[in-house]
Parts: sequence; C-alpha cells; structure tokens
Amino acid sequence: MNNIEEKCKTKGVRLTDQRRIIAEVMSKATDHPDVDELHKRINKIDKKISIATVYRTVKLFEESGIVEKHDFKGGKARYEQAPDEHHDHLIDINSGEIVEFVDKEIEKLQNDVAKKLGYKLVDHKLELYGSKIKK
Amino acid sequence: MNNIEEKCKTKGVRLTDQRRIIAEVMSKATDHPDVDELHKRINKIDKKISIATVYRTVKLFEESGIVEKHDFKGGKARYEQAPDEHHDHLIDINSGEIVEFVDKEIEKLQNDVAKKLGYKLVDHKLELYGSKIKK
DNA sequence: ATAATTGCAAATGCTTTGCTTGTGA
DNA sequence: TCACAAGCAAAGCATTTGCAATTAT
Repeated sequence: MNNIEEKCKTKGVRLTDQRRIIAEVMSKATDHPDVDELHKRINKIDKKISIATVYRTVKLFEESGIVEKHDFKGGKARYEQAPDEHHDHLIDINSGEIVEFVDKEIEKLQNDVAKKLGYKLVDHKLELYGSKIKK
Repeated sequence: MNNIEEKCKTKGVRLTDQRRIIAEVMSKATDHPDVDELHKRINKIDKKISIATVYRTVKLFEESGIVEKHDFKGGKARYEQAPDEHHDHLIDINSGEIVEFVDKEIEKLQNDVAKKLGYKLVDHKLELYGSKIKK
C-alpha cells in the first residue's frame, strides 16, 4: 500500500478503486505534475478514470492535508505529496525544472516580519525563479 | 500628467485616450485592484472603455515593466504600479487587506540559497498569509 | 497614410458541477 | 442498504483573440 493511501485511512478518507490509483500515481511522482499530467499517468493504469474524478480527488486530498497544491507561474495548478518537513521551491525559468530547498533562517525571518506587522503567520509562499549558472 | 503616463513616454509606449485613463486610475490606486475593479473605476471616467482594453493595456504595461502583476490566492490577477524599491506582501486572510513590507535580510538569503543551488536569481515571489493579532 | 488600437462577441483553457448510474463500508 | 463517488457533458470564470471600424503619429 502506498503512502497516500495510508494517510487516507488515517484521516478517514473513503477509498475507491479510482482513488487508490490516483494515490498510487501521486505517491510515485518525484516531480510536481499538473492535473493533466496526472490524468495521463493514471490512464496508463486505468483508461476509464475521468479527468473530473482526478480534479475532485486532488482537491479532496488537498483539503485533507494529504497533498499540496502549488500555483507556480503558468496557469495550471501543480501537486505534490504533502512533505513531512516544509520546503520551498526554486523554479528553473529555462527548463521548468523544480528544485526543493529548506532554509530555516528565512522561515524564522518570515515569522519575525509577520509579528512585527501585528500578524500571526498562518501560511506563506516562497518561490525563487532562476537560471542555471554554467561552469 | 500621471506617473504611469510618464513612464509610457519614457519607454516609448504609444498613448491613447483609453491608456491615459487606465494609467491615471492605476497611478491613483493605493491598493492592489484586479482587472474587474480597475474596469469599474475606469468606467466612472469613461463608460465606453471595454474590459478587453483593460486586459490588453494592463498586460502591455506589465510587459513594459510599468506595472506589476500578482497572483495572490483567489484566482484573479491583481495589479500595482511598479515600485521604485522592491517589496513583498502580507495578506490578511480574514479581511483580504494587503500590507507591503521590505526585508533586506530575507532578500539576501534568497540570493544565497539560489547561488548555493547553482542558480542565478532572476525573480522571486514571497507572500505571507496571516491573521491580525488583537491586543 | 498606415500600422496600431479599440470594442464587441466569440473562443479559450482550466476547473467545477448537475445529474444519473454505480459502489464501498 | 444508502450515503457517497464516478462519468459525462454542460457550465463557469478569468483571460485572450479575430475582425471590422477607429485613431495616433
């Protein structure tokens, strides 16, 4: 059984054949696929799963805190399994490749800024866009 | 003459009656209006300016570096005049209010992170979402 | 003069939804 | 059993675009 399927059980999210397959595909993904790409991968396993179901499931998983949704530049939402440890993203503006990174120092400063402005930090989004340095 | 109109001249962006009015409205704005809101304000000055023109103009201004586009949560793009000094945003998750802030320390760390990963930082997006602390 | 701009409505692209049929616990 | 899920096609929403008429330089 895959990671996401397990989390569904833990969180009481009802499992169906379709959801199991969607969970499997998302668990395997090491990138940040959009719904269309997910649908393609899913259809290699089961041709009959509709894109509407993928949209509904991905939304359900997100609302249950099982996956994360990202709105990077480009118009289409992209998904990844909710990580154990929070990370941010650097997007290669030439290739579209995404690099994940963690920076505790930045995290801390964000909290400080929010507090200084009189707010409790609830969520944040940090995206870096860069181009590869050739050497 | 307003700020944005001036920048159009500097950058060689052709001016029309419509663009002058859109420039005026955007120059006056102290918030971060979406296209629909801009259109409403514009129509108070000239009822005949279509929303298609607002979309086209706002895009033109953005591509010319005269205004900035933001994709905050909510689905609709929001705009502000390109500031002299870069700043980031904190969005009040309850009221939708937006607070601008500058943090040199975070900026620097972002550059460091990118460099460490082998990238030249070209652009970045930092959005904080928070709720007001009552006292 | 003439290349660019506008307004309108139609088209687009991503995402959601109503409805009927199918199904997991 | 029966509330919930899936499939399909239609609808929704923000944004873009083709085209004919208008305008800036």
